[in-house]
This record gives sequence, structure tokens and C-alpha cells, in this order.
Amino acid sequence: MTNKGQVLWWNNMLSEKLKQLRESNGLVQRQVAALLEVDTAYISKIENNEKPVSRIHLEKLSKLFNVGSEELLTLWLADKIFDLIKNEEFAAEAFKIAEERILKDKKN
Amino acid sequence: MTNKGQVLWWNNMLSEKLKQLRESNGLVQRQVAALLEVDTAYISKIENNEKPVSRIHLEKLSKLFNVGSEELLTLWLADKIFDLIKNEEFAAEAFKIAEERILKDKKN
DNA sequence: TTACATTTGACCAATAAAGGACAAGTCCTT
DNA sequence: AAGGACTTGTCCTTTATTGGTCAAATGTAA
Repeated sequence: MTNKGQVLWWNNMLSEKLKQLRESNGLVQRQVAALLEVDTAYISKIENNEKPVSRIHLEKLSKLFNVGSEELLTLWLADKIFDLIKNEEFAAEAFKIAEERILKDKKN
Repeated sequence: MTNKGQVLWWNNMLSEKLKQLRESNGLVQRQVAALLEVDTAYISKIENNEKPVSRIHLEKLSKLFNVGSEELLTLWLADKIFDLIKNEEFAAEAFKIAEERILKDKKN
């Protein structure tokens, strides 16, 4: 309802996590921006799901916030998966198929 | 082992399915190419997983082969999901997260 | 050997996405 | 009113992906 009517895309759970981490670490966007050597507007967009987060940035952020990079990486990937299938009618079925194939490939 | 050593990417199950459908319908690539109004090389690449299949083409193909478009669409999506996560370390976990979110969103 | 089917590699134009910067605006709080 | 924090829109450059083509190579059956 209060939604913009526009297509939101990217990282969603990740961006929320990043914002939460920043705040719980008592940092302001300016400080995070300094670490990544970018504009604060860029950080804002990342936290508001308007720009993707690169893996390079993700690494740096995981160090800054002192969380395991695998945690962020997992959210990053989950968001990408979600983004891929969110508008798809046959997502559930496709999910199952892809999952099976992943498992099969794992025991190569 | 007989693998090219190079990165294969895109649609995999879909491309195999398309090849199988073409053959079981007794068609040669030239005929399929004619329908899509493209070069046969392009068809070859699609069947060999070297080019993605657009949804437009998918529609036409489902009509040509007389299969439900949802079947092809599902494979198309499964391939995209697989492609996204195949090199990812935390795929399984990300999968679970995305799946939960899909389910949650479904009962909006 | 000829012919048809298929594959492969090189190439290319058009489009989309990533990765930003900057200016201006909003939203507090003081 | 001023300042800091954040957001938003516009713009830009660079890079990646799509959607092909063409020529040449390979496979294969008659």
C-alpha cells in the first residue's frame, strides 16, 4: 500500500541486515561510506534496496561489522534467488527441479 | 572429463528438452530456425547451451512442438536458478531462505 | 564425393545493468 | 534557523549480456 508502485529489485534481506548491523554498531552511513570509499548516497541506496551490493563491498562490510562473510553471502544469494523467481508463476516447481539437480551434482 | 574446461552457462535442461522435442517431432534445425526466423547456428547454440532462450522464442517453440508453455517455462526457470547458484558455496542455505520467503509472500 | 545437418569460433550492434557522483530535498534535533 | 543524517532523482561511464550473423569446420549417410 505504501509501496511505491515501482518495481523494487535487488537485495532485500541483505540490505535490511546491513542497515541493522550498521545501526547496532553505532555507525552512521558516512562512516560506512568512508570505508567503502563511496558517496553516502550510495550507501543509502544499498540499504534501501536500490543498488546491488558487490562481493567486494560485502567482504569489507563483513569485516567492518565483524560478522562472518558467509552470513552476508548467504543472504546476498538468497536475495538473488528470490529476485529471480518472485514474479514467476512456476517458481515452486522450478525450485524443486533445480534443487534436485544441485543435490545430484553435489555427489559428483 | 570430456568437458570443455570452459564455463558452460545457461539453460541446460531446457536446451536438452528442446533438442529432444525437435527430434521427436522429426524436424531439423533449419526448420526450427525458419519458424523463429534466425540462423540455424543460433538454434544449434540454443540446443547446446551456448545461448539463452528468450521467452518469445519459448512461446513459439511450445506451439511448434505442441507442448504446454508452462513446461518449458518451468525448465527455463529451473535452469536460471541452477545457473545462479551452481558455483555458490552457500546455495543450500540460501535456497532455504528464499523458499521460506516465497511461501511467506504467497499468503500475502 | 557430394550433400545435408550440425557445430564452432569470431565477430558485432543494441540493450541492460553495475557502480557510482552530484545536487537538492526531507526529516529530525537542537 | 542551522546542522547532521538520510533519501531521492538525474546523470554518467563502463562493463556484461542478448541476440544474433557469417564463414569455416566437422559429422554422416548415400
